[in-house]
Amino acid sequence: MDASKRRRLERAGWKVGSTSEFLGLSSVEEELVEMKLALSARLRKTRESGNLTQTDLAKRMGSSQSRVAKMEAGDPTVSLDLLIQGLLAAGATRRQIASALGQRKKAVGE
Amino acid sequence: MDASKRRRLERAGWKVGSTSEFLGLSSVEEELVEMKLALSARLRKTRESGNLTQTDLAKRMGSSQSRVAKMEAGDPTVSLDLLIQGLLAAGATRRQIASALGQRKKAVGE
DNA sequence: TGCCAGCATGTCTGTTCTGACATATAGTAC
DNA sequence: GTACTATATGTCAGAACAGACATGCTGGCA
Repeated sequence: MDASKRRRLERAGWKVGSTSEFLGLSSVEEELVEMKLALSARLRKTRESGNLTQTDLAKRMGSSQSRVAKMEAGDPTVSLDLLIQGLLAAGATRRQIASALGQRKKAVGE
Repeated sequence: MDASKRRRLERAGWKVGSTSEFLGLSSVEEELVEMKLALSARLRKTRESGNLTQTDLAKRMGSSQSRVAKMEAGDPTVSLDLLIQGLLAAGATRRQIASALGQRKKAVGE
């Protein structure tokens, strides 16, 4: 019950770490956050391997440097939509995106 | 240039068919729309194979029947975020979602 | 040292998305 | 026919998100 109310509350401020359990996130929320983090990481990689600055990428996608920074930082105000747009604009293929999305989180070193 | 302005204009009303070219969508937009449609289709499948009604699924995810209908209809007012939430709530795994996302569109029969 | 490029963070304002509700349409059962 | 179930479509108020801007923090280099 009140899945939506809980969602509202929790959206306010994640907690990048192990993300869940102690926050009582539902498994759906948990997966969602992990997906976003996975895509964030992938975005930075893709951008850097394309030798783009955050500003370059921002220009390409009609956005701003600060938003790109937030995307890569895993900021909760960034949506999956925007992350995927960013990835596409950075040159990632649909397959690569799908692959990153399916990947479970790796150890800290990654 | 003015990627964002164009985006604004075009978001108004896709056109489910072949989606692009004649509308002048950028390839990013195009991919994005295709992804959404792929996930829409997958959502219906997943829901039905779990013997859930739209209402059931809506309740599960703290949403409403009408929004679930729109999700499955590929309505442009539905975000990727919501589609993925829906899929997770319907019982799809992260891998399955990734797989659907990576899949290029199939022929009409699908 | 100052200057600049690249990235991070906070906040504002306008746009978009969401859930809810009303309502409509099809199908089934009585 | 009515009644009920499942799905579709339109609208709206409020929540979430977007881009923009200011500002801060690095590290490099003249």
